[in-house]
Amino acid sequence: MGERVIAVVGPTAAGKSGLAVELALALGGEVINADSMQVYRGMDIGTAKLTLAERRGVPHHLLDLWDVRQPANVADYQRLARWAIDDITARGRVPILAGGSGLYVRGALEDLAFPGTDPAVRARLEAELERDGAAALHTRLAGLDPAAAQAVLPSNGRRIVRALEVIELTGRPFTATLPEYAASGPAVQLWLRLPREELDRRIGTRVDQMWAAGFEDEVRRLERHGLREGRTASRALGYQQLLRYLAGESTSDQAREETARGTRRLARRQESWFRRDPRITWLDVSGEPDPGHLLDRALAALGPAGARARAPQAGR
RNA sequence: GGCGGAGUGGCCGAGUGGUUUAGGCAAGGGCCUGCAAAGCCCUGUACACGGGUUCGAUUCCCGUCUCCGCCU
Repeated sequence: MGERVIAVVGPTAAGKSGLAVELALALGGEVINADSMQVYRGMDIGTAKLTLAERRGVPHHLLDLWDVRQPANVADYQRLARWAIDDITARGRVPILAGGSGLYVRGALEDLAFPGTDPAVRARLEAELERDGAAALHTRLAGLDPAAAQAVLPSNGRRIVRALEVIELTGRPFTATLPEYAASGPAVQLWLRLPREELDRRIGTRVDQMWAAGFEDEVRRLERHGLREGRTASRALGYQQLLRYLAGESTSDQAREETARGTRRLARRQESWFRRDPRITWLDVSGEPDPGHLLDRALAALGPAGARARAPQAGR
């Protein structure tokens, strides 16, 4: 796996994609998406996907991989992300991972091995969950694997199902838990930090812009392509809310407000996920009007690799 | 001015004469190995003000203030 990966992480609307492009241009890099929803074709406005023009000639990987009907999952993403990292590295370029999906980032950067899955087993367990409730399945889990039952709350049906699935498939306890953070990771992770009020303001603006840019039409179009049946894609922020609106269950304004609210909550969850990682390098982006200056500070934060690019002759 | 109704935690909104004072939303905190923009958990003693009745009042009574209707 790549030894010199740069990861640009942070809450939604903090400016990760833009900085990733700047870094790529400065360092001779290519961007790898680490956003769980930008992997879908046609989900552009609502995921704030960079346009071709905005990518400024920098190759982007792992965007537009899948049809909206296809479910996504970390294991597939991990495989693809590692290929991309290795490939970019092999060509002597710098892989720059950019995105805010915490588990995807860890999957790409660390040696997490995900036990397999089986659609039939999964479907059966989910039916049981529906019928008997999470508590009943949790009781069963406690019998099979007390440690796992302890780690998963009785109300968290989703994780209980996964634990039971893994046990059934492997015949062994579901011991999989996220590893401790290694002292230093295989990557430099830059966390784009800004104050809550500013972040919330940006989120509000961004959501308004999405609506103005024709987000509704995008969702209408995707609905015709089966978005509603897409297990993963139909749950994406904004899409989920607009599907409800299109079904006549809310107004467009309500959908917009709920999207903004949901996005703010997402940002909090992203913070609480990444905040725990002691290896992260913080980069304050609050009130930074000058992208060039931000890039400079980002390069400085990267240490030696960044310093080379900052030398005048490296140019940008 | 008269009559009627209402004043509950940031907002909405139930409710009760007395162990635990609903619920929803927002907010804050946290968890996380195959849907992760998902899923899940934790956190809020508020009853407009002043009197009175009562062993005890957010709940009953009186007054004050404010708001909303209708009337003049």
